Amino acid sequence: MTKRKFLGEFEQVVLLAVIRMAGDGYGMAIRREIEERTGRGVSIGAIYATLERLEAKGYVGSRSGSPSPERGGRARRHFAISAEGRTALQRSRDMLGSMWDGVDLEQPDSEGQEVA
Amino acid sequence: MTKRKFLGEFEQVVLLAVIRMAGDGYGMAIRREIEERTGRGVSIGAIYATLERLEAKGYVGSRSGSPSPERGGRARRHFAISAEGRTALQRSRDMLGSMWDGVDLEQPDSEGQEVA
DNA sequence: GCCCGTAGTTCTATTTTGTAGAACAATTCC
DNA sequence: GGAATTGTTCTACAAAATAGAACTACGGGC
Repeated sequence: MTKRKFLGEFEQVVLLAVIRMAGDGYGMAIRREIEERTGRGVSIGAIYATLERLEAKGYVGSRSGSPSPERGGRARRHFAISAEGRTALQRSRDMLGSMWDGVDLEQPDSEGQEVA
Repeated sequence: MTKRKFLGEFEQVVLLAVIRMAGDGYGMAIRREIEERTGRGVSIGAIYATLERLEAKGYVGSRSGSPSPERGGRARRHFAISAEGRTALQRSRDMLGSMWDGVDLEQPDSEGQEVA
């Protein structure tokens, strides 16, 4: 179990959704947030699997919501980011950022070396 | 072979390195670029596997260098990004960007809902 | 022409992530 | 109790990430 230094692509997305929901996010809502914000369709299974992994790594914590919500349906499981989660996100952002630094996608490579 | 809509985390990094090297990047140099720029250690196998995948998806093209380089050692295989590669990079950047939008890592969640 | 060093790429194997959707669980309202 | 509703868990598999050993191809001496 070599500890990975950077978050996976989807892990980043999910973790950001968790932050956005300010500790009140839960599976279905997190999914909605991602879909609305990015237009990316995601299955519910993908969300939970990722959340599960993030929790195993200590990047998020979860607590189950009030047992009897006034609305029917099963209790929610709320997720909140941890300090380590924040750090991990920062690390990933900075790493990617350093690769993006100075890159301009509109322009072809300085030398015009593009390929078909 | 369901075509993925977004690049993987490492795919992004490698693709950015390819752009940076302006069409003259090759395995070992791409690796060096990533390590120097990000401090992230990467195995050579990881680089090639990823480059291979990017090529299969049409995001980069490759051509082998001059058969008789004035330096000894095997011929290089140069990689250059394609128009589709650029588009893919843009898509991934925008998607992630929309999730980052407005997020401030220094601040705990608006509600202070952090977890141990 | 054959070894040696050097520079590079391929190959093999395995773990971790990403993905989907069906199954299951818990609650309210009739 | 049964249906509707809301949500989570489970099962299965594909794709991406990762490492490092093996292999290839060249130049330079001798």
